[in-house]
Amino acid sequence: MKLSKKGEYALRALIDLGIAAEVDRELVQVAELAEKELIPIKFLEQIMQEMKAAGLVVSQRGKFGGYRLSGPASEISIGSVIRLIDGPLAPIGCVSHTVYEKCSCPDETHCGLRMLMLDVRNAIAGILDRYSLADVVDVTTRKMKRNNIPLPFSESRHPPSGSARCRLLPSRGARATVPLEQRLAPVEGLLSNLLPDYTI
Amino acid sequence: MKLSKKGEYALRALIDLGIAAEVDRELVQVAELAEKELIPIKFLEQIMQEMKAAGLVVSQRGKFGGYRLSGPASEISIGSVIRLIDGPLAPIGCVSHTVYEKCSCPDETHCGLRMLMLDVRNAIAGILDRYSLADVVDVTTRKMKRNNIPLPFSESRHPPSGSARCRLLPSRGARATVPLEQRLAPVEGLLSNLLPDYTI
DNA sequence: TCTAAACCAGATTGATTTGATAGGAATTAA
DNA sequence: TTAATTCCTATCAAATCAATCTGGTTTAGA
Repeated sequence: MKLSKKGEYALRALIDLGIAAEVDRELVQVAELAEKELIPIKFLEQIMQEMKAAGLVVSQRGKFGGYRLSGPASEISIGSVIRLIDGPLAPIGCVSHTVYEKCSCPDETHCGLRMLMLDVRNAIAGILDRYSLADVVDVTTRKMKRNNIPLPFSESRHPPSGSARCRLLPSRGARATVPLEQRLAPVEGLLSNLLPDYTI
Repeated sequence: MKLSKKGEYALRALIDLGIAAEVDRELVQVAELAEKELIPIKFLEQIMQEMKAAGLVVSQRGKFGGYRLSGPASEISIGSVIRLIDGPLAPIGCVSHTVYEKCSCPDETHCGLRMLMLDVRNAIAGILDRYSLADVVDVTTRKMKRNNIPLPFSESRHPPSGSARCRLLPSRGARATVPLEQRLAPVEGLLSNLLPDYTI
């Protein structure tokens, strides 16, 4: 039931880009992401390109280039990222909604294992498809603020001259995400449990 | 988030042994299990030995030997089987309860991904540790009965002479498992949903 | 125009895991 | 004694994973 390193790296990088967007940092270079997250730079480069091809991020080439999210973090579900990098969420192919695959068992309709794994799949997807990148970013930045840890990416790394620069991203103003409080109340051990802010 | 073939085979074999116990079949040979479940026999042999070493099943060597569950199916949790064969249930090491492993991220306490994955781990473990082999066997046999499908393993494959044979297993009489109805009510897509028997 | 910084692209590699096979040794019922 | 079965160990091929290497192309700015 593992998430691959690649998937982990992809998500960590996306979360960073989400934080960067939050603090109006328009571009982040692969090198900076890799350094902060302790990810092999060339490997991350590969991953970023995969995500670019999928439309999750956009890039600016050339000197002082970098990556940013292609749109609001609230519209990227965690599940979709994992599906992109690691494939279906389902533990076995015969319960996958996105990439169903017939299994070798003689009678699928009377397979108790399948029934159980369907529940597991639904539990996983129920979490990973419900929460967006914005939610994870939100939770992360809140916790950092609460603990007086400065948010990363506040300073552009290479602003060669001094001060005001044109923004690549239109200001999104207030976050567009539906606040967590208004969502389906979690049952057990959800993000909320980790954050006294959210009382359910 | 995959369950390995090995894990799948292990569970399918255990479910079969559970059904076998239910119909008072005392021993099942690897060959029979493999044939029924379309599992490569030599591979299953290996798996059975691993499970034997872990104490999940016991074997009878020699002619007309075979395997059976070492105890009541109600005392084998699905989670423990998967942990044995595939390792921890957690998607990443830093949220594993059984085999914690420090992850490479710079600040574990402010890692949003980790918080999320902890929830995923809890969701998975919440299912797989809650349900026992007996539950899965139960659900399977009920469905088969409802659809008038004869339970497998009703006939011992090699009863060379005719009729009554001494039982290796003491009759367990009524099942010792706590019925599903009395358990924690599931929220979404649990086994119950697949079985109109259980109305929640 | 030149150059350094950055992304882009594809091939390659090495380690590990997965899924399986092979061949026989030990055990046991008949 | 024989046949059927588990037990044991070794080996293997393919896939996947995680990463690296090499060399491009694009771009901002001096």
